[in-house]
Amino acid sequence: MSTIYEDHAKIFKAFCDEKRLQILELLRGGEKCACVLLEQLDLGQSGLSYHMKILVESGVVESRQEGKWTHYKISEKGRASGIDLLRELTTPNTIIEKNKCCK
Amino acid sequence: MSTIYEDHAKIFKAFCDEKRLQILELLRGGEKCACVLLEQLDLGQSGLSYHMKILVESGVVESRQEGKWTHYKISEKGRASGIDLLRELTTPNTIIEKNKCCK
DNA sequence: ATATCATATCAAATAATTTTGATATGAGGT
DNA sequence: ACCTCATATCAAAATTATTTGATATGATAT
Repeated sequence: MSTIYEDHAKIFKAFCDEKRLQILELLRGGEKCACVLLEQLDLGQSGLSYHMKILVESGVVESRQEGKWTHYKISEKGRASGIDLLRELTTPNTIIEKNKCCK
Repeated sequence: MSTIYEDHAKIFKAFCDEKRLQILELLRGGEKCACVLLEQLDLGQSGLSYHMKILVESGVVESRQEGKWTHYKISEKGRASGIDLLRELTTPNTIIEKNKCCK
């Protein structure tokens, strides 16, 4: 079982790591094959695979298999729902509680 | 020295932890004193202080001192710039590179 | 000045994440 | 079938984050 908080945290983990931000920056330039990412990043093959899994599971990136190669790109849906979620998580509620606390 | 990636990662760290997401949810209900957060969360005093520091440093939360008490609330500016940054980090570039790679 | 309360900081313990190298899987090609 | 290449998975090591309890700081009140 996982809480809603864990699920939300998972999405933002995509943006919490230097390497993953570098990968996203590369993907802003369009769909890229893993081989291209590998040669542009200071990462080994298994390291790239590790980060790509996190990115794909967050929904922000989607992958497409083509023969032995895997191509990655930013997901329009994932990106939009990430932005929406961030907005939601920080939007003040309409009902503001007055706390008469401390002193 | 810190890279731009580290700076960006720092902002999204605010949303990467269950406890911090719980805190943000409470703050959506309006400004709260640390004492109120403490009694609503399963966290000790130093633990709360640790997480509040991360939240404040991300810019998403701002704090206000009132005598011995500290009050926290979601920062309108921080929230807006977080959303903008997330949008920016996932927006496809206008110039899309064609990669003639693999095969 | 001293006492008390709220919060911050520190250091040690614990837990989670990331890196690395080795091996496994799965798709093509011969 | 076998061989090769791309990627995934595993396990161990290294690094980073979080929790916890003790102590420090800083504000108010007496």
